[in-house]
Amino acid sequence: MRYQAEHKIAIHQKIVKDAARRVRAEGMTGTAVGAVMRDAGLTHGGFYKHFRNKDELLTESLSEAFGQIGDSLAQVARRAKPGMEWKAIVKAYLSLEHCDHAEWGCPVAALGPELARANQQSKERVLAEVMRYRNKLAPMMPGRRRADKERAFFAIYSTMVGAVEIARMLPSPAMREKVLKTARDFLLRSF
Amino acid sequence: MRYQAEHKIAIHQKIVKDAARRVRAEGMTGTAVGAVMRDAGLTHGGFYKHFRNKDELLTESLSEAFGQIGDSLAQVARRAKPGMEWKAIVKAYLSLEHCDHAEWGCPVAALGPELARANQQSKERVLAEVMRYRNKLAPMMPGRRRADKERAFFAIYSTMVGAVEIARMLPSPAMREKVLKTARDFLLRSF
DNA sequence: CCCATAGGATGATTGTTGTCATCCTATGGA
DNA sequence: TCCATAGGATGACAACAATCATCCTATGGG
Repeated sequence: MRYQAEHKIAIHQKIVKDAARRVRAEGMTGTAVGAVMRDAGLTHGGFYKHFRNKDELLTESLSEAFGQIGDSLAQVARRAKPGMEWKAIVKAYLSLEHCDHAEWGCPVAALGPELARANQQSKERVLAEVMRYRNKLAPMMPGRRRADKERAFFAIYSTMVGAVEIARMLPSPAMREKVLKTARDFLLRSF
Repeated sequence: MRYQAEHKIAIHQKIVKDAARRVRAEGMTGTAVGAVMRDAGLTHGGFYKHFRNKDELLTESLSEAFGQIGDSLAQVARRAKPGMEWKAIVKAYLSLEHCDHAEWGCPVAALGPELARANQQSKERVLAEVMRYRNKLAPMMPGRRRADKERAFFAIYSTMVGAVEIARMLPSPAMREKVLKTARDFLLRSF
């Protein structure tokens, strides 16, 4: 290889990261290949030296996005006092900060319905990501047995996703915070 | 007027209804004006005899969609035994039937993130719809005072929206039902 | 029975986007 | 120093969509 072996890989990673951000901000349909390449400081044509097509980029950036918040929330839990892990996750997820920055946040909250419309094959891939996500966070959830924790994960996660999504539709920060707080209080009292 | 006064209104309503369906199935960006007109048995050009632009159609069809499930859920509650109203709503919303038919379902679950990306003006309109929706359903919610019922509405609604959205991403009906059931059990035990 | 009118159809225009063939150029081995 | 190569740039293409000017035709009042 003429260029350092790392070079192409580094560029590829940068494109994926920029796409992971843009996709959450503008949706999968709303994200143009050209825009992502511009983010990465490149032009649209070179795109196909890195990806077979747009779908491949979307798949990789989804994976990147799931990895990002999965790790971020796991870290929040690690910094929490013992027994408070899941509460720390709820507070972080239901923060105004997360609500107002979909581009760095949970891809389910940012892209749910679009993922729901994907074809069977894409859904299988999404499933794998969701399971990876769940496996990362379920241990921090309330409950004794593994199965209890997994059920708790889905109950809590459902509430968090819905609350953030509803809040994001609202025009004022005060209203958003009110919805978030309602969900926070509800969850923190429920387990 | 040459044609019966009702004629244009009837066609207009049909277009809006077809759009309300298509928008929930394919998203707002994903819905083409031409496709909606074909649904209505017309061609794309005549569209602008009925709407100033696509945005006006989207606004009207959103309103239609909110009206549809608002009424539908209110009716479900009316058929329930006294005191069981909110439980009936939860069961209907978290049914596999609703999950598998986004095109007739709740627009928040079907379009949440897209609505979140709308401009301030559109969000104000969405807010009005959400409030209309809340006012219709809050009286059926658990709690003594009006404020309690409204908080309960947002807590329950958050969980329902999130659960349906997560379920819709999953590839098999069995997995979808599992997520729905987890949320159902969680909510029915929580109030 | 005729014709002014408004709803609807046709077709063009403009802008956007995904994709690809082709060209350019920096690189580092010989 | 020179050149084969691969990453990236340019520009073209086809699809598709929103919008609109213009045309067509069924209607029902005169």
